Amino acid sequence: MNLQQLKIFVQAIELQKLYLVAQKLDITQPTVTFHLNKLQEELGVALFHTKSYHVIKLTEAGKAFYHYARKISALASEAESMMDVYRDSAAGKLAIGSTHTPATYLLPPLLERLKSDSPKLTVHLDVRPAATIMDKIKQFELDLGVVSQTRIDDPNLIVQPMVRDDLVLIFAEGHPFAGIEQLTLEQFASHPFISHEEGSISRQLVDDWESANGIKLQRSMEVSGSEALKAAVQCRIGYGMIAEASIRTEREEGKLLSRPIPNWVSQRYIYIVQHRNKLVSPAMSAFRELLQRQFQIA
Amino acid sequence: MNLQQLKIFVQAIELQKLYLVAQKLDITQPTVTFHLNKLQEELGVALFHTKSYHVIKLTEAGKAFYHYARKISALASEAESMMDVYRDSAAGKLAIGSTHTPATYLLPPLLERLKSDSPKLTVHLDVRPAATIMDKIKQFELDLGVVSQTRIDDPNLIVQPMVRDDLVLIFAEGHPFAGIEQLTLEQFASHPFISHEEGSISRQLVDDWESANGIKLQRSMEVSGSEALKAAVQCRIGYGMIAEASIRTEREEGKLLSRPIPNWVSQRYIYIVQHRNKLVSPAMSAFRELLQRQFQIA
DNA sequence: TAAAAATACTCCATAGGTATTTTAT
DNA sequence: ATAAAATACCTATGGAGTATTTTTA
Repeated sequence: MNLQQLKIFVQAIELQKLYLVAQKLDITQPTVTFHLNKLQEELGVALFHTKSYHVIKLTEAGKAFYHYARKISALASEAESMMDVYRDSAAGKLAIGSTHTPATYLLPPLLERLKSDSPKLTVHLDVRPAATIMDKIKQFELDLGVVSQTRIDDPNLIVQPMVRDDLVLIFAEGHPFAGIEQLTLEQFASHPFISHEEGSISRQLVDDWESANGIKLQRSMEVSGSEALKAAVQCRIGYGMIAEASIRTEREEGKLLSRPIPNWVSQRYIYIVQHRNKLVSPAMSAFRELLQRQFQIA
Repeated sequence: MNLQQLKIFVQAIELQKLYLVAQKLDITQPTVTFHLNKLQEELGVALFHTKSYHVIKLTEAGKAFYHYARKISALASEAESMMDVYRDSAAGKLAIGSTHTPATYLLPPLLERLKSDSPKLTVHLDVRPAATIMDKIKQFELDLGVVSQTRIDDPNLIVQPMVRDDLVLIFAEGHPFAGIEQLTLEQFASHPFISHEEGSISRQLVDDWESANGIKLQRSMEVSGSEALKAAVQCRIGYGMIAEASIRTEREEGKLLSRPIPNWVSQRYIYIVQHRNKLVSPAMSAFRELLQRQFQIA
């Protein structure tokens, strides 16, 4: 028993003429005859009262079988046309997960290019903590992640570092640091510092740097979110430390000045993350392509 | 897309291991892999997130397809097991249509033999006027007919005469006819006659004979049904004319005497009737076999 | 390193075709 | 006499197998 037999059987009953069935299903009449015979033979049951198909009249068994055959054929067609929808849309869908910094300062221009390159593409950008992104990738809920993280070590994930995501020192024009080229650790300790909120990754990194260098910063203010931090620095409440990627515009526009942080040990990168078993869609390749070119990585 | 692919797809999802699917469906693991690949290829849609089947995780399209595949597989299995029922019962079923006379006097011993030859056989005997039987045969509602009829001429029916079904003269022991070997037409007219009811075929035949021979019978009583007629004759209310087949027992037991009717033109036969296109079941062959032997017809 | 899946290959059955004859209207 | 179905015969494909290698846990 197979779908072709069922389709032919159903059509034979509905059209009553084998040559019409052949026409409709785009096969030849002998093939129709063949399948009807085959079906009955395989089932071991007479579905028709007649030995030839000049007259088409169902037996009780035939009627019962028709009931199923119709449903099955209909479902099969439905399933196939349902796939048409996915065939088109699946190719044009890309679910990216990203942490705050790359999502805000790095991805927007890339996604814009991507959309203009392939306008039919639907892009979903999910901004969440790195751990959540990883998890969703492992569940195949996201195609690909761009996350800022100190290190990633999961056998199910393919991880490729793109750029270092170091913190840099920032301060406003006119701040005491402005004139000094080589800042000393003591100078850091003697001016008010604007801190990231407790619990954030950036805060953790700064704390680590602080204790590694044996100094004590003047935490004059604690701020949630990098935009707020930049604003506070611009208002000259103090200096700050922030992901380099997040101040590109402000630096270009001269609103903020930045310096590398002395003795900074680079430990955070922005990574491309993918599930090892995930099959790559054309959209994924295109996006990776863009990322690669952007950061000149192999 | 075919049923095997769907079955494998459904099992792959439910068992999560291809080798288990292979085991369950009694095929080999490479075949399972092959079909899963084929299915996705044919649909042109990724049903799984993974390129290999070490991890089995459905895409959205896969989930949608699973929904259908499960239903279709289930229906297909159901349809097949439904056929099991018919496979057994269809072989052991025989629907015979017959007119009154053969059904009463001719078929019972034959059906008894048939049942004892094949005890699992279910026989339906439908007793109706000849026209109704023919109609049901043409509708494939009856497998085969045994009817008493003057002539049958229908291109859809295969008709084989078995025996002549002539009327004979009957009277009781002690009736004035009893001693006379060669009855004259005048003698028929001068004794009370027991007639079949208006509208019956037998009545029609007698009427025809009567007018063909230019005589007038003394219709002293009109009776419905051959048993009633025989009873009336046995009570010596008069003589009668009746289908030869229906008095076999009474004649053997000496309860009734019979003679051929002078100038009787044989025009009624008992026929075996079948639809020209009907396929013959083993039960039908068996039954025909019995009939053939009974009446020594080719 | 043991178990599962993928790959490479071979083979046969069958789904399909064409050409023709038979059957039915 | 014409249209439809059956039959005969041929072919290519695809579904199944075995043997083996690769991958993964």
